[in-house]
Amino acid sequence: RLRKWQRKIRISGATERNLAFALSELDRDSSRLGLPRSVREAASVVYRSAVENKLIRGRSIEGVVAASLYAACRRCNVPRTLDEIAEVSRVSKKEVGRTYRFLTRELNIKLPPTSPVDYVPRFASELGLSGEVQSRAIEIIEKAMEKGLTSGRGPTGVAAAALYIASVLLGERKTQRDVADIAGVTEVTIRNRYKELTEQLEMGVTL
Amino acid sequence: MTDVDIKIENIVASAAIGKDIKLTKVSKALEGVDFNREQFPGLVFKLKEPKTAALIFSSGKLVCTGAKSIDDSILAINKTVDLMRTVDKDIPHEFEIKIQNIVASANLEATLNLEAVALELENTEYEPEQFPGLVYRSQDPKVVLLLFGSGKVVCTGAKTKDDAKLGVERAYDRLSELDLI
DNA sequence: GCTTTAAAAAGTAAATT
DNA sequence: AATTTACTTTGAAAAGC
Repeated sequence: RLRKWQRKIRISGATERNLAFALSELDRDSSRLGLPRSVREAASVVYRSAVENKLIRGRSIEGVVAASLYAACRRCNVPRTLDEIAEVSRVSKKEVGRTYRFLTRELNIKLPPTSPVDYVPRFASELGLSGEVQSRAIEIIEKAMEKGLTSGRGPTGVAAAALYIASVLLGERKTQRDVADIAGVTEVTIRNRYKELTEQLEMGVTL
Repeated sequence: MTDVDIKIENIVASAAIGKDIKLTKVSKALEGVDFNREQFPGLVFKLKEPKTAALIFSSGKLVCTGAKSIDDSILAINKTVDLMRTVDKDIPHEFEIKIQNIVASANLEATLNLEAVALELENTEYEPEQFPGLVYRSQDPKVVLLLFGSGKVVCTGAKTKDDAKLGVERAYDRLSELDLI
């Protein structure tokens, strides 16, 4: 009896230590990403439910924390790319993605794919673009989605191209290099996307 | 039911010749062989006709990949085993061959709005940040489909050509029912 | 889980020319 | 900027870590 009790204490002690480690890891990653407290809390909720459902088995705490953060960012509409998550955590992009899929499947979390619109505010502010440019970029993205020009394309590339076009249209021109660096895509991708957008949406733009 | 043309792109088959093999010995009889025991326990042998690759194990089992038809897959295995027999006369002429996986492609001839498909169709995964295709796990037949915005489809996990074809056709009909195509 | 093989889809990336 | 090469995803088997 006594042994069983001691074992329980030992286990709960280990559980608490793991949770404490996970939460500190979560804080560290969140700080590096500059995420608001609300997102950290959302991520900790995901992490705790993962623990409750015994989904940590065979997985690293860092990996589950990173995946929880990725999921929370998406749910709160302040998405971070897998590359950004992988950069601040010590988990590979592949691991984060696989753990994310596992968690969402096991916890029955259905998150729609990230909309390029959700990347506009962050990219725009980092580029020092006005609210008008942001609004115009969002209009472009919404039209693109209606016409099926976003299926299969990376959300960041679409957001980057829309911001680039909007910046030129409203006289706040940014170079493709600047936008590409902030969005984490290449100039070639921006070029491919914006050609597609200007051609298939009725924009008679000459950039 | 809607008829959709399927093209087999790759077949994975396994064979078990009932006899242990000395890989070092066999490697001398075959041309262009890769073999690094530390890296992978199998011997890699590439055949030019049919263009396939075979993995040969010391247990006498092998895996053949790359064939575009079941006949080619069987032919490739027989050719490979015939070559192995030049250095090991005791290899049986009669052995089992199993088709393990068939990869096929098809075209639905209609563009797809993947975000809509992801919302309406069950058992799907769509993460455009990682891969442009939507993953659809069909339960019957049990195959996995990759659906693209262009309407092109890849079917994998099938054991028979009929299952691959049926998987694509049922997916097409399902998309029609849901008014997604 | 990983290692190795082959092949398609479409997007993205990086190295060459 | 066009080409080429290459990596992302899916499935399955083999023997062993």
